[in-house]
Amino acid sequence: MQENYQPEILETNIQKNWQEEKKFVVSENSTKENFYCLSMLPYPSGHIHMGHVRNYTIGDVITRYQYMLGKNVLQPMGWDAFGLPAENAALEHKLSPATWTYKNIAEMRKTLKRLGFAIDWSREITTCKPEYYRWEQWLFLRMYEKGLVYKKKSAVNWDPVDQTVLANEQVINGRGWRSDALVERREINQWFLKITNYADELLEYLDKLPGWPEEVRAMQRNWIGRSTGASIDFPLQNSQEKINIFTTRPDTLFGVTYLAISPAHPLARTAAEKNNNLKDFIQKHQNIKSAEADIATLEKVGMPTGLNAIHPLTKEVIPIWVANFVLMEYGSGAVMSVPAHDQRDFEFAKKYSLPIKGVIKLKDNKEWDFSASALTEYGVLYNSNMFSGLSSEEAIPKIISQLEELKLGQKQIHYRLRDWGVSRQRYWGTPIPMLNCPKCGTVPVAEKDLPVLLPENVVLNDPRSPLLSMPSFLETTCPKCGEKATRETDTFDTFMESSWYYARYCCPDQNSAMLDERANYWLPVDQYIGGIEHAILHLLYARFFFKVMRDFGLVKADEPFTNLLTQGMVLKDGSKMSKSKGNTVSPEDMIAKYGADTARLFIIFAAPPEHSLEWSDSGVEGAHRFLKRLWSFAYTQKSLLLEQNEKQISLSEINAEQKNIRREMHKILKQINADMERKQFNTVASAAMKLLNILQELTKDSKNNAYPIQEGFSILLRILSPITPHITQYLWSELKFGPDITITSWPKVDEQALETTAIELMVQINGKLRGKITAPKNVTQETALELALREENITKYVTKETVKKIILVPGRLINIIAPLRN
RNA sequence: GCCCGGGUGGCGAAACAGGUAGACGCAAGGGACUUAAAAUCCCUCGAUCCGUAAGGGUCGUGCCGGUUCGAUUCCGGCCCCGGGCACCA
Repeated sequence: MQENYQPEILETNIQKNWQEEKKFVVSENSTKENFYCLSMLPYPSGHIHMGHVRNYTIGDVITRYQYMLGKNVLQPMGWDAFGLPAENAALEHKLSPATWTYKNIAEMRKTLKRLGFAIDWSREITTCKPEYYRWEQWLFLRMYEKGLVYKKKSAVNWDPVDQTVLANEQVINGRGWRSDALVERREINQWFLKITNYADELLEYLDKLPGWPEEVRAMQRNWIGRSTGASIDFPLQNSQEKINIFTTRPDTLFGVTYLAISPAHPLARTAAEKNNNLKDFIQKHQNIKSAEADIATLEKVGMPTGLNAIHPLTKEVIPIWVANFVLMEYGSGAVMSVPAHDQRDFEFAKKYSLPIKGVIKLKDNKEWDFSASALTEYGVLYNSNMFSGLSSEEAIPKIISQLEELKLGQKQIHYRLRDWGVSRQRYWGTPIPMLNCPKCGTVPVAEKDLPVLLPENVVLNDPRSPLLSMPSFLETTCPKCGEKATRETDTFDTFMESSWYYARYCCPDQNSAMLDERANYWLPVDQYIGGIEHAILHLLYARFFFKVMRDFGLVKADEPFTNLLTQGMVLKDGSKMSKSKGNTVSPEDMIAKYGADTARLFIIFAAPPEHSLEWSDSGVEGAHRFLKRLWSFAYTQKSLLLEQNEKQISLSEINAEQKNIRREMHKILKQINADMERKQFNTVASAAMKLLNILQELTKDSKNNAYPIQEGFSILLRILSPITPHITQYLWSELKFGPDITITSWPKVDEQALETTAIELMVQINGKLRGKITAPKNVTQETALELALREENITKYVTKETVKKIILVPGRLINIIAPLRN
């Protein structure tokens, strides 16, 4: 053992040993209980960043802890390798997206290995490889067969100069990021997955995921947004046509004073044919970004179409307006407007001097004053024919029944959740296994012809997909009629790959099926770890895919992730570490300077996993200082520890003072166990520091304290092992605690050591802390009061006679309620 | 705009189920060692007031209010910061 801590040599040697002995390669043939610990797979952007280090360190702490609890633990790793940045980099650097991606993966894999994670690298997945994405194409075809796939027109951002579709991210202030051209909205045919078929189950099962953070479940619940209401038809004046709307407030139906339709609504288009003003208006307002945030914050404007509808119950004539805030993608692209009882409609009506007709009174029968705002709560109906006088709750089903009788409406359940559009007009993605036959129309690729290979050796010269001009890819034959056909050139949304990768890790080498029985051995994932930014989209899509795979008989469970930990961001100087802000810290540099254990310890210690983590260079040095102290403790106590490890002194020989020390140490261990279970790892690191402080104190009399020093250090090394596996593994074997700390069992609390006869009680007077007393363990109120009244600082305020009430919280405090003496 | 979080010393944080606010660490100040520096070790460290001191008082967990013997913790209202909003991943 060297006198100085030299992490680089020590860590790389240990990592070499782990690799050679295949220490973390796991199989399904184990008698141990299994545990699947998964961190979200990285996008291979070029370098591992601190967010990755944090994510995988948290995952590794959990993995190694589970190993020490005696389980068969799978921790895999892979690459979410398709995506937009590869195309951008390829354009810039004049190389193929594939070359760029594989180079990045090699670089990043090296860094992850240097961090010493207990990963089973034999199961590595790269999603841009055909052996992976072919099964995604296969699943898509199964979904197509089962009616879960359909095609519909949907809006995209179109760059008229670059002649290409832009991602939302590539639209800056309404202009293309490269061309600076004003972006247009275009409707194109795209593939959709019917996630809404699973809306109810996705919602219902949120209540069956106690291992998920409540905030994530709440976000998903709101995102799915199940609401009960009515679908209502408003017949058009002088026409056989009807406008269909959905409302959650049929009780306000008599207050409708206009209808609002989307600029993309077919009726708006029709009306515009004869109305140039309207045509201009529609033109102007259809080019907005479709992001919900943009729509919600934009100024609400509209224009009358000149068309009218007939109120389904009153037969009143209702004007139809085009409004920029109504989305075609949402429901039917039309809404009924009740300015008196909806705040947005209210503001719109004020702006355009549309009538505001009150139909709901407050529950106490007082009429609302409509001069400033709408009354949006439930109340009592008026101005509503036969329904006047009913409460909103009573009126809703009755109004719906009347609409049903008239065949102009019915009760309806509406979801905010929309079907998942999976087409992307990009090159670097999984080809959609569909083709167009001039005779047969849209035809799925035959299963035997999978995978549809994405040509990799492609240099990008302009932002348009090279697939569009590549006959070798485009030209094929129709599996139905054998005639010439062309391939679909769109690729899948990359969320497709990340929706099932966790299942493929179980059997990555299976080349005749998507999944096999090994999937059911490991799944569901016991612990999933990733950024909170994935709380909705990725996690909802993955849950959807899992349920689809279950319904296809590929997996048995209902949910993919039993426990979820959403880790916070890594910040520096108060904002997210990112290349664009120029505030990144390189993990490679940090490891080179301090070693992987320091990096891991700092990241675990600096904040609880769910919180954002503020970077601090001096904090890193603090973590390193602790490891140096740990090393030098082992170095200076080496002979004592070696001797004691051959069992020189036994527990029965220890004295009262050492018993107190053991009580303190086992109390700390008990807290550590609780913190490990609730995954508050920062306080586990704190506790380790506390333990080392205690041990260092004990060395002042190391001869007599050999027992607690050896026991305490053995506990310390083991509880630190998941966080800093290298230094602890070295010291563990060097000091002859045992051969291999990674599979040593987690330390157990000695309940006997915790026993005590005397406790400390805080003394409060009227809730204010005034002193403390030492009392017997099961002290009564009377005795506690008596003991308290022996304290000068207590008798200063109260006497026995003035005491009105005593509150004793066992083991904590006694609160004496008494009027204060003058 | 909507949905979901968060706000505690100079800083990161802790306080398990409403019961000692600030554990552990960083920074800072003082000291030891050293020719010196680095490293290491020891001490102090929320604000403020009284006291030579020992010690004690008051205030203090974003702001305003409520419940309670007692609130960082529960309830109502507000302010600020962060995440997501369906083509960034």
